[in-house]
Amino acid sequence: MGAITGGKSRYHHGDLRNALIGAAVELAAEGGPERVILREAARSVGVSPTAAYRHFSGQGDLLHAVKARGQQALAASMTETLHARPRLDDPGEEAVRRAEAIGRGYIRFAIEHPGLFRTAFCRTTPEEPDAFTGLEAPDDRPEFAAFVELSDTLDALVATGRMRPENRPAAEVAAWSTVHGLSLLILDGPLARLPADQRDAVVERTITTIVAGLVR
Amino acid sequence: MGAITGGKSRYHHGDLRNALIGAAVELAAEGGPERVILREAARSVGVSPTAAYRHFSGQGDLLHAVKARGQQALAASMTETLHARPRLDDPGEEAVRRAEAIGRGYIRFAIEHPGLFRTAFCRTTPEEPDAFTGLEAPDDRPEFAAFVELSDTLDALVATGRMRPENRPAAEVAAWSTVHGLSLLILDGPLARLPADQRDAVVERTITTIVAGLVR
DNA sequence: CACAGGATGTTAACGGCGTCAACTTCAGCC
DNA sequence: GGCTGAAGTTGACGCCGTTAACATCCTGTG
Repeated sequence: MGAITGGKSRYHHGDLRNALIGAAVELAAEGGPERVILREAARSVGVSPTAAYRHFSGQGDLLHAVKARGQQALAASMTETLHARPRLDDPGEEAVRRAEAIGRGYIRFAIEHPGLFRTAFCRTTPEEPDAFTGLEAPDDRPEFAAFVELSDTLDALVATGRMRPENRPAAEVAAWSTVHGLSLLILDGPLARLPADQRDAVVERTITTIVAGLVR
Repeated sequence: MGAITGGKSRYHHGDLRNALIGAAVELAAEGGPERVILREAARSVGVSPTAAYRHFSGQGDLLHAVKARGQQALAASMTETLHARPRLDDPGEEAVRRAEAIGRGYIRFAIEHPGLFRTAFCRTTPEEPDAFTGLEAPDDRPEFAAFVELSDTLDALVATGRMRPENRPAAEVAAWSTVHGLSLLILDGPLARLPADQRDAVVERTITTIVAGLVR
């Protein structure tokens, strides 16, 4: 097996697993997790439905792969916007602004890629739902690089005296919860029909509020 | 038509709509929105699948009804736990504790009734996803009685000088986002496998944090 | 270099789901 | 007391996920 084998009529696809994931990601992007349909992905790759079973244990497994892609995309988008941000001189101010930027990046991705975002956090049958205790750094999981950056930023808040040490525990959970919940309220929930400008204002106020709860 | 017509072998059910919703609610309670299956609800009521179409436009419509029930159950559970709470003398302290209790009640319901909670906030095809701007009080919607109580509590925070008026706008969104996001991270997300005691500690810290961001 | 065997894809089929069309039963009203 | 329309039934269609049995290719070993 290998990459592409010329333009022959090849019976064997060559890289079917990735092709299927790609097609499924496209489906997820336009319709969320419930749109990642095994037969449709196979069809769009030009292969028979059952061929997928050579590479995935079933639809749930394919969905799981797409979910991982969604998480990676979220992380990539966040780190990208973070790196684009101008760095401030005052380390305390830098940490605060950085925390706000992380939250904004999260919500921005959710709004710009609703299908992928919802897939990244969809329920995925029985296999442990993303294992990782929530309090230890998962360095081997690239999709949570952004999570590590959040942790570091919170540490910086403590180090610069912006955040009291006794507030540090579970601070990432509080921050994450807020932006995650807001994203979902905007995507599926009661904030869905809010016009963009009002929505953005609400996002800003919410980020300000949670950061205010963390610092001091 | 009417309520129950004795114990005869009745061809007509009498109250099929509610019976179907009841069965579907049970399904949702044990498996979330993806478990509310029209045929299964009909089967468990002892009626043919297509009978449901006399009372619902389709599966999505049935799910919509179940969703409303889930929202009502959430609201009822919250107001109940709120009313059970002892009232404090100091109005400022009362408002703060009340806000915390609202958050706790929300998350508690999510943990105790995961299927219903997820159904209450599941995506519901095209019909407007819960319309209500998020900033005006929807008194005619019983499922959001709890939301009104949140609003009132936030007003009380301002009135007692615990919260600065300029922080008031969108405060309910910030509060709601945090508890909503935390609930979902606990149900489906990375916090799912956290042992109950650690989980409760995280919940308390998170509630403390967001309330801290709101007051002062 | 042949060829055996595993990896990869295919066709055929099953059961379950949502949904439509056409038929049947019942309950109430002139 | 028949008629009419609401409420429920049977039957069928298409789509989905999944399994079993078969076909094709690729690769490594003698």
